[in-house]
Amino acid sequence: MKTQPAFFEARARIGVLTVEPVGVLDYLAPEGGVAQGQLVQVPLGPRRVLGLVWGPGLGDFDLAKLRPVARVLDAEPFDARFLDFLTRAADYTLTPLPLMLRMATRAPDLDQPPAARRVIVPGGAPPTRMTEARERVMQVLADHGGASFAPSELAQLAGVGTAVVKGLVTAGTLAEVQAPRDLPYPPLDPARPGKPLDADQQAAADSLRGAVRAGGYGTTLLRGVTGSGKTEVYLEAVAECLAQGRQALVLLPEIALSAEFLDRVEARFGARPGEWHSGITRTERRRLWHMAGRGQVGLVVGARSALFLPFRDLGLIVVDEEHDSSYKQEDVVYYSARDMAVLRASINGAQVVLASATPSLESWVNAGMGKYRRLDLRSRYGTAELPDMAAIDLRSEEMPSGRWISPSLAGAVDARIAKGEQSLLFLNRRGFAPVTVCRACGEQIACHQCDARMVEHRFQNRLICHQCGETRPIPTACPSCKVEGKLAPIGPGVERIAEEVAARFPDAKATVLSSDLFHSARALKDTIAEIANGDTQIIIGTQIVAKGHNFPRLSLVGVIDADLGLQGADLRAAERSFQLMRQVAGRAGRMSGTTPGLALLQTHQPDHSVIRAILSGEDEAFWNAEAAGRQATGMPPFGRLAGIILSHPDLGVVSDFARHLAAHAAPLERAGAQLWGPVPAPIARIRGRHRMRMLVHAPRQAPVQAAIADWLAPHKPPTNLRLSVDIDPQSFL
DNA sequence: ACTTCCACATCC
DNA sequence: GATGTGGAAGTC
Repeated sequence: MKTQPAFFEARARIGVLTVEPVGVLDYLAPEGGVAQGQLVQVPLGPRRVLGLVWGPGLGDFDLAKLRPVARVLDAEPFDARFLDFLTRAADYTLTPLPLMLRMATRAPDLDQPPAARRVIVPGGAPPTRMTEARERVMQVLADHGGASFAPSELAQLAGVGTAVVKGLVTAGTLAEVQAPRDLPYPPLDPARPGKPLDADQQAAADSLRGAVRAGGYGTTLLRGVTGSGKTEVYLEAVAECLAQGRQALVLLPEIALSAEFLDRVEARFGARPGEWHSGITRTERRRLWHMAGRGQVGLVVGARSALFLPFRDLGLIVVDEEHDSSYKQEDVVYYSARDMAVLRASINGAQVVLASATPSLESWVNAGMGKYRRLDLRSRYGTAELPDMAAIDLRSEEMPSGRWISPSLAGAVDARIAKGEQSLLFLNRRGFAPVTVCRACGEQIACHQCDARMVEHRFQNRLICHQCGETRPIPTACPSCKVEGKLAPIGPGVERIAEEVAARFPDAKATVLSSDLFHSARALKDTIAEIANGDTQIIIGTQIVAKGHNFPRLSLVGVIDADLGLQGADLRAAERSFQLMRQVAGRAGRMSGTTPGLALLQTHQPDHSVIRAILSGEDEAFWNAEAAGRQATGMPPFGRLAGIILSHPDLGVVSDFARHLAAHAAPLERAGAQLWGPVPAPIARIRGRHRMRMLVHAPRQAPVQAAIADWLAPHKPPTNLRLSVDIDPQSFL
């Protein structure tokens, strides 16, 4: 299958794709020649930019004006399959190729030669004059037998200052040597035994192993709730992939999850995998990027952007919690990591495993049509895979205004406190109150830059705009009518629930989990560990609690407002609500193997189809109904959508250009697509830019991307107008 | 006469 | 994306 990449002799005319939005430009090949797929530095005006040898030159530029490639970078060349992936991903998402190249080269210092770093190793001299601090340093080295650390790393691990390490070097007890910076990752051992699997899990694992062993492309939807051993099952597929000598990638929706996951990988394979997300150090990022290309990392665990690493031979991609909305990137480049995983695998002859307890409707339909294989895992506890679930009908509860925890829910919490178990109160709203209103004039405090209300965050004592992040102190007087002391917070956020908890359960220890209260993944992880082991009795959380963190003593989940996600015109409102409620409810665990967990949903509409589907546990019926509804209206996945978002500081400019585009939409109609809009976006202004939206709707098979490209190409947007195309949009804001 | 701002073209 | 240009508007 492998074809030799084209090679270009010195001074040959070659096409180089640059990372800047110019596209492919012609250059002269450097002395010694260069191969297709190699990363190079090329002169562009007064600068040097990163580029990729794309192929023969286009020949559309005066030969005499061509400049030679400045330098060939010391990095593994991209292979033809990766170039094919980048091209097709660009075509699919209507993204300019240079932006795709940028995503594939997101590692620091790519233009630097592989540098050495200083590391500390044991020195020759015998230990002299040992102090307590010196003992600790030596102990760390002994504990990590043979490992080498940067001086600062070692000092930090030992809890001493760098001076102590330096002192030991001077004494000759330790030595400082130069070591290559980018080291291969320790190999994972796929032959080590995994956790014992039950018959059901073993069958699924065998099936996945078989698919990986057979080679070639295929996608499997792996369904299994928390506790069904889904992770152990797909780690068997990873083991098979590693045994085949190919690389595996596991995508996770949230970085906070990965610490726990890395431990499980280490337990299974005896070493830690490569880790890729926004929180890793520059050194680690650089190392992993290079090792992926050289095939010297077997398994990478990462966020969606890991999909654009230049893997040498990728044989398996697992997308865990595949329905999670964080797989959809919606800035600069709009793409779905789940869909791009399938694309990359189909090009690479790799297997994809989409794992979830509550799959996206897209994947569920694809499995139903036979496009994906489907494997279902039963729970270890047999039929009772879900906690007991019930609705609390808020219409028949006594709820004074400003109170959000019903007497029934409070009673259930009391019962858990009495038993020494934990309760989780879930509300998908950050802050104290979503609205601040003036009781004198009715004014709602809004963001100056956005068409959005400021949210009170009492812990930080500020109002925050959730669109642009702007904050200001909480005013005492109304900014509009200047009346003092009449501002009132309306509606609940998690912080307000915390206040109510403090009043209602004065002796209980409560902890709030909300993304804005943690500045780092580490801080969040520490708090979660503290909840798991400490004396917290009530957890109050936003959807951050839904994502797989395990709280072993949690037996009750109370959903404060189950109706919250049901409103709104979003076509996926029902699906997302279902997934979120199910996932949150799943946090309520079985205590001591007997009593099932309990989930209580506070709602004003207990007969709503989504609420009933959540309570009944009849997933298939829910998906069938959802699918039927989408099919009847030609909505995804039975039809195609593309969002067109335009923004400009001046409303008139956006509106004029949007109407101009709409008036010239013949190319869309020729492709069988319809244009809806333009309309002001639901959030009509963000960061001072006015926003309008259009929606392209087309039958499933229509060539949407080509039609949109044809439609937009002749119309040059006015200066400063931003236009983005969102193929398969998830959000309509 | 000088700066500052911006719209716009260019980069091979 | 970064840079340099030229013209327009603002400053002293």
